Amino acid sequence: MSRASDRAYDVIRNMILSGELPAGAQLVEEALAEKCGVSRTPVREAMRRLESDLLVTRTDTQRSFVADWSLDDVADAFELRAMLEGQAARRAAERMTDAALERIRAANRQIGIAIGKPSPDVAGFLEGNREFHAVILEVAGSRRLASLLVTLVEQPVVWRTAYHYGREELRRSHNEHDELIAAFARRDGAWAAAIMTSHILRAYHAYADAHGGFAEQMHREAAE
Amino acid sequence: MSRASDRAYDVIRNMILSGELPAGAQLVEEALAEKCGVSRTPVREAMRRLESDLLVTRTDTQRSFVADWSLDDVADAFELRAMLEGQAARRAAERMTDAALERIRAANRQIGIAIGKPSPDVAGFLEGNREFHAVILEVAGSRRLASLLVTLVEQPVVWRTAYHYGREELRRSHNEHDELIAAFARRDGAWAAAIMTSHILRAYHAYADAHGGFAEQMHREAAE
DNA sequence: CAAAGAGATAATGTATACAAATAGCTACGG
DNA sequence: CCGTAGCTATTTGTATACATTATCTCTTTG
Repeated sequence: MSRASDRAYDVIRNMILSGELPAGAQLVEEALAEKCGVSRTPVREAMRRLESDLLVTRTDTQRSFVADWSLDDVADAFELRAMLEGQAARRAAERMTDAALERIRAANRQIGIAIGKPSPDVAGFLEGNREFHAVILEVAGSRRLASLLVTLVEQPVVWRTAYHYGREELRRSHNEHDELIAAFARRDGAWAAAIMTSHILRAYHAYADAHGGFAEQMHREAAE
Repeated sequence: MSRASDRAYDVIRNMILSGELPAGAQLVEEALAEKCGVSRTPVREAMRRLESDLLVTRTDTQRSFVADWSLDDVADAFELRAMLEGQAARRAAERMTDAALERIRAANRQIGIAIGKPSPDVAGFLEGNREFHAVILEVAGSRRLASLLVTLVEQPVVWRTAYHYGREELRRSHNEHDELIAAFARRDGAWAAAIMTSHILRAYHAYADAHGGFAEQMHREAAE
């Protein structure tokens, strides 16, 4: 984190993901610069990155705001993510090595431990989950696919989804991972793609069930 | 194009697409700034955009170079593009309006005129083709999908593909567009998606047939 | 009282100077 | 003759000042 623009990126991104900067809030370069302890120059760079991550939008007159996601946007993002992660799983299955498979198994063991605790360890779940999907993306071996997916998975809405999971849903996610591992072990791309797509879409519906009737809930969260 | 960073972006991008800056060439900010008649600041901004377009890569030590695409990369890009444009066509078919359909028809008429000339007007073909796909993307109504696709279609390799088309292939492309229009007119998403996917993959194979056995040809082009 | 415009305010865009880091070269030692 | 240490030159990163553009408000006028 030596470079100022990286620090600015991380600080601003965390403020958005944590909700400290709510959806719709204007992002003013000078204020952010002071907050990050750097000058406007690296802040501007960070803003462009956040913009290409779709975390920030700009008006036609160059003002920047924290992106506001409607439920349609969320559906849209999950739909694309389901398709792309399915494709990643297909490619990964066709290219799977024994070493990578063991890393994937290890990640899912970690998830199993996290959700087995008396009160589920969501942070541990997220960490294992990230590793699980990261290894698959790595094995898929497509720089472009990886670059497209980053945009879709690093979103506040994705992060918060897991916190709406009950123990039952966490376990189900864990089981789907096991099934994916079976598909990888068989090097069956079509199977892996189908499970992965279904895995992501199920996560979407868990989210939609929790927020579906309450579009205003997002705004309430954002306002406080 | 009043803003300097936009001008810098266009100038550098054109130098890359035209081959004036060959694959692997180092991009030095100050030299580009002079070439564009602006200072380094807007050039830096343009470089970041080009980097997120995957037209430019950066080493671990922050040096920038014109991206070099292997044949695997090209296959990869077309595979993803086929999937995403198929999805765009599906959504567009489900949301198609009569006004948009007419714009799409007009674009394809322009293509018909361009390829009907004694010697095919490739620039006219490309212009109509761009409009054709742009309207579809617009009707698809997914900001995310649009943002992902830009990365994939604005590539030197995509642009040059059309120049390898013979009259026969240009006509075939035109006919596939007609079939897409029929699918849109019926609001048949599955049909539209299938045609579009096939349309993109055929373009890929036309490219691969021309370059397939001659990976070094790309480098030869680049070197001169 | 509403609408339009001028001036003030605030935000972004650009240029430039300087700092930090990297790559390339030369000279020296093995 | 090869490799390496250190110096130099080149390149990128950051801060700051200034220019430009947009927004807001207050006033003026129909």
